[in-house]
This record gives sequence, C-alpha cells and structure tokens, in this order.
Amino acid sequence: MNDERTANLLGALALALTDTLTEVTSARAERGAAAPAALVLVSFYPGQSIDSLARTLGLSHSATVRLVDRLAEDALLDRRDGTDGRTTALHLTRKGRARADAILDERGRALTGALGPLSAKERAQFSQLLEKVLGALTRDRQHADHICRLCDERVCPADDCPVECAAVESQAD
Amino acid sequence: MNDERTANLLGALALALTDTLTEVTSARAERGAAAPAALVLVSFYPGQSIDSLARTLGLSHSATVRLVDRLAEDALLDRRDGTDGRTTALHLTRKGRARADAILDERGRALTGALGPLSAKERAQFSQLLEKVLGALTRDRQHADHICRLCDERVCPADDCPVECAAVESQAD
DNA sequence: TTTATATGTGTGCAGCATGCATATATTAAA
DNA sequence: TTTAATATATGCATGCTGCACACATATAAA
Repeated sequence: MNDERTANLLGALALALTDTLTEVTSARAERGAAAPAALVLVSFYPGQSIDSLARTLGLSHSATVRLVDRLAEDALLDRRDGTDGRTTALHLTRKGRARADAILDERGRALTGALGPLSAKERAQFSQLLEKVLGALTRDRQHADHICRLCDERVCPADDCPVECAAVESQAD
Repeated sequence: MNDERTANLLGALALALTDTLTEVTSARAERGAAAPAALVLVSFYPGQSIDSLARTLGLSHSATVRLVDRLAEDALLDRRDGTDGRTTALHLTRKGRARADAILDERGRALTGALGPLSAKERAQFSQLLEKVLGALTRDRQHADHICRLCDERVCPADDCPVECAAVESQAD
C-alpha cells in the first residue's frame, strides 16, 4: 500500500473535520477560537484556575484572562475565590452549563454523522485504529489535556481514554 | 460498540493532528493561518486568480488580497497579468516553490509519523475507512477544494482522491 | 452603439484576539 | 525577614479579519 497517500487522506480528514467542528462549536460561543474549549473544560473541571485553563488551552496567561473576561461578560462563567488567596476559581453559570452542553451535543452530532457511511464492524475497526494512533501521538500530561480539550467525558470517560492512558504512562518516566 | 465514544476519539484525533499540522506548516509561512494553504494551492494551480484562491481558502476577498500582499512582500509569490484584464495571475517565485515544498514535506512527515504505530495491514484498513468517511463528508466542488487545500497532490493524485470523486458525483445533479 | 449589469481587484476603516512587558498581591522558601 | 515564586490583571502594540466602498474591465441588453 501507499503510506504517503494514506497519510495525506488522514490530513485531509483532520482538516475537514476540524473545520466543521470549529464552525459548529464557535457558533455557540462567539468569543474566539478557544471559547468553546474553555466552556467545556470549566464544565468538567469546575473550580479550575485561570492559569491551569491557560495551559490546557495552549494560550498565554493574558489571553486567557481576557477570554475569561469575555465569557463572564456574557454571563456564562463566574470568578469565585479560590482556596489560595491568589487563585480564582472558575465556575459556569446555569447559562454557561447549557452552552457547554450544546457545544458537546453539536460536536457529537457532527462526528457521529461522519461515521455514517461505516458499518458496525467497520466502526469497531476504526475505533481500534484511532486508539492506537491517538495513544502514540500523546507526548505528556499537558499535551493529553490539550488534545482532549473539547472531548465529551460523558461518553468517553478518562479511565479508558487512550490519550489519558498514554499520559499516565509518560509520567512513569 | 459504543459509537459515541468512537466519534469522540475521531474528534480528538482531528484536533490533535490539526494542531500539529498548523504548527509545522505555519512555521514555514508566518503570515497567518491561511498562508501555508495559499502557497500550496498556487504551487499546484499556478496562474490562479485571487478570487478563486479566496473561495478555496474560505476567506473574504479583501482578506485574500491582503494575504497575497504579505506573501508578495516576502517574495514568495508574484502578481502577473491574467488573460482577462481584470484578473491577476498568481505565480510562486523560486523561493515560494521551495517554501511550498517544505510545507508539504513537513506535513507529510508529521502525518506519516502518526501512522507509525499501525502495521501494514492496519494501514490498508485505515486507508479504506478514511476514504469512505472523507467521501461522504464532501458536499460539493468548492467544499472539496477547501478540504484538499493542504493536500500533497504529488502523492495523492486527483484521479483517485475520494474527495475529488465525491465532488464530481455531486456535480451530476 | 450605448447603456446597464456583473465580475475582479484594491483600500479605508473598525473590530477582535493575541502576546509581551509590566504592575500588584499573595504564598513559599532561604 | 528577606527573597523568590506563583497567580491575576492591565497597557500597549501587532496582526488578521470582514464590511463598505471605489475603481477598472468585461459581458449582456436595449
């Protein structure tokens, strides 16, 4: 087989899907490219600090402060006092939670639709191949969090996530 | 099997790969997110107009004019007279061609690396699955061009590209 | 042929997200 | 107690984007 062609197809699919996902998720949080991921992350990990969020998003600290400003302005998110006097604890409002759920639903719908042409057997095959590729791609804990920044942990729990597993293994070093 | 989990894995992989690809390709043309695709497109389709490029990139006309300005400023690209008195024919300079090749090489390297953990048999399977999903995802001619905006047509010729085939079929309507 | 419409390119302008450098406050370490 | 590290916030400049508009050229209609 022609590996280079397979690689190219993979690149095209990644690009096409990311285009679609960016479109549907950004429509629910029109505050820049990172806004949807921010809502999803605070939804699954409430009480998180701005710094932690910045690292997971892969944004600078100041950019994340501004992003939080914008989301708070839209009443999607609250700044509360953290345990530490320096840190801020981020929490979604009711509206923010609804928005995060909508983002995950739209994303799930688009991705499930992409699997449409595959039979049940093919999906099972595809799943195994995706797991292998994803696991090998993961460099460390922070990279893992970044990769999974838009993941729906309701349907893909961390305990059998290939990215999470690879991150844990990398920490053994 | 759990389709929702498979869908989620697909989304994570798309995001992870696009992150990496954006990083490596943008490093070779630091003129915004669309710059690498612009170089690749003009490389494979020289003489193209700004308007045609804008549609394929999915940018507004004015944004594309500015992008061409920037690439021309870096001596990567030339504006020449088109057949039509209105149109501009875009051509890469020697430097621009080298840059486009480097972009494709880096992208290919990253993608081939991602296939690393798969056996020859698995890659063949993966390729077939990718083809099915990609084909079904393609809406029309313009969408096809957009999906393939970073594709390496040296290793993935249009005559057996699933995206291209889907586009041709869609035109029959 | 003249007029009206469509197409392609370029520019002024404002909006928005980003990073860097810096200021301030709080905690931890020497 | 002094010093260093951590967390947040802000001023500022930069860069990419789209909209509205102006202008030139080509095509169609009258």
